[in-house]
Amino acid sequence: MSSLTRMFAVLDLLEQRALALDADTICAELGYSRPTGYRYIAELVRAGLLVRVGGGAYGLGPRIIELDYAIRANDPVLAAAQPVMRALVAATGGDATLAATYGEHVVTTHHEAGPEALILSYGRGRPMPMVRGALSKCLLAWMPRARQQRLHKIHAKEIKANRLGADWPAFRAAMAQVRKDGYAVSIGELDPGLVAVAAPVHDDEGSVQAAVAVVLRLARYELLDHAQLAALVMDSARRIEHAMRTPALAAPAKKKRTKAKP
Amino acid sequence: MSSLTRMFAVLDLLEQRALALDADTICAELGYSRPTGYRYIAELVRAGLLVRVGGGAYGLGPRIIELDYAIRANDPVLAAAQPVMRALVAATGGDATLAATYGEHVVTTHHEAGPEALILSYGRGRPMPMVRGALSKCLLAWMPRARQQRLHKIHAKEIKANRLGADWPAFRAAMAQVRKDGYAVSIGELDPGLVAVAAPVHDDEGSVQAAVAVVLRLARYELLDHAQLAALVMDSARRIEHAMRTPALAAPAKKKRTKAKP
DNA sequence: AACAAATTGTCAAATAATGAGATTTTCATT
DNA sequence: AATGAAAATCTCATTATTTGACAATTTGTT
Repeated sequence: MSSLTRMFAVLDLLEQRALALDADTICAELGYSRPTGYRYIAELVRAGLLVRVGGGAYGLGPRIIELDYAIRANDPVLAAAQPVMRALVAATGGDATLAATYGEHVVTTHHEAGPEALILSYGRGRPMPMVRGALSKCLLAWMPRARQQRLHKIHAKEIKANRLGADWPAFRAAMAQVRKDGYAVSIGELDPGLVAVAAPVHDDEGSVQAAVAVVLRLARYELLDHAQLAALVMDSARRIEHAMRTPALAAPAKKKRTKAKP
Repeated sequence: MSSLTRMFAVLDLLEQRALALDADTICAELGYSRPTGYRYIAELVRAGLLVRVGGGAYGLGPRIIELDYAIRANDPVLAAAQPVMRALVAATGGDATLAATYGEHVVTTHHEAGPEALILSYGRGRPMPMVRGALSKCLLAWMPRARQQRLHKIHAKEIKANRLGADWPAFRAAMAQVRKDGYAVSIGELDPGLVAVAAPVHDDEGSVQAAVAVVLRLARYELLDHAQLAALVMDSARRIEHAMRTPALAAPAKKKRTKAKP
């Protein structure tokens, strides 16, 4: 095991135990000698990933907040989505959320709280299950076949358990249906009593970048015209796409595989 | 230089260039051989601090968002402050911000947007200057003497430039005045045309944990009764303190230096 | 299918990480 | 201010790990 990996174990530990741990606890927990543990801690503190908090305890550091800022500040989808999401909140009285796939995870990247400020289990930063919830379903449905199939292999059981298809052809069919509808709905899948209606956001080359959703209390959802609500969410997604194309900032500059140097 | 340090250089680079860089650029920029660069990248990807984004580029990863969540979810000050800040926004029509010192930095830890959703240069995650702005002034003013003096040594020039005192005694006097007032005001110090009124938040042992502020357009600020606004902010700070003492969650369990093992 | 770029092995030389124990610094308390 | 215990750092010989040139492989595009 590399020292790099060992050092990151400190971060993992701090994330689990969350608040703050003293150096000796960290060393003991991870089985490092005192100097080694202190070296790792010093390194992480120097990087700002850890801070020393009153007395001899260490907690997660400000650099994380700064890096998070860097992500937010440079995410073209987020920039385009925020005003649209505000409008969506205003129009529906629910909350709006935005999620993206990050490698193999689905992560909520923005939560625009509505007047009720619903408590969501999967607010910003909570990794969501890959195969549950309207946002995940959208992200899955519009993924390229190859990735869809890879994920199906990994999550076959969960997919079946969530009635998204007993096998690969059935799953494909379910995804095709979502694509045909243009949106996905989940009722109480992530939080009991809450409904989400989500639609995909594509970039100008047609690949899914994210998904937007409105989240509403079930009672309120039932009072609304479902078709109209879905249309509103899809329209929001389209408006986000449009805002992304309008280069308020520099274009994302997607990298192409280039020819060898001459 | 340790491999740990070198690996973090990758994070630094990604944060600066922000969007995404391909492996070769990273190696070239940092002077690593290709296998070494790839090893570092692989390590960071495994930790989730980096992600592979379409093609051969790497960007900041979802783990950062998750760690940020861990910070937010476990910050007792933030939990106590959020509802109070919402109320402050509702009462004033401005935005509310919360900042804390993290080691040697001052970082905005929460921004509760108001109806105008002001664009602040120092929204969440942007490290703020130590000696400018109402929030920083509060944090400085209520710090223990020792830390105050250390910071004064480091930032003497900036402190002088910002008229917080030409030398240590003058600075101390200025800080004493802020303490006597109970709040700090900054007019256009961080953003031209914006005013911030801030008050300190202490823990039950009396040390400053954070500072809350309302941020308003200058025009609106001038229409308001300044004394009453200051009183409102100070009251908010007190309510946050009170909410922190009310243990909705488990107590923070501050660690004491304990006697040696028997 | 064919190609080029991107990524991952291989392996010996060299460098850097490690831990026991001693030592120094820090800091709450007297 | 002085104290004393805990926290953090230092020293150094031993050992394991990292490193980079080169080759092989995988991946993704035309």
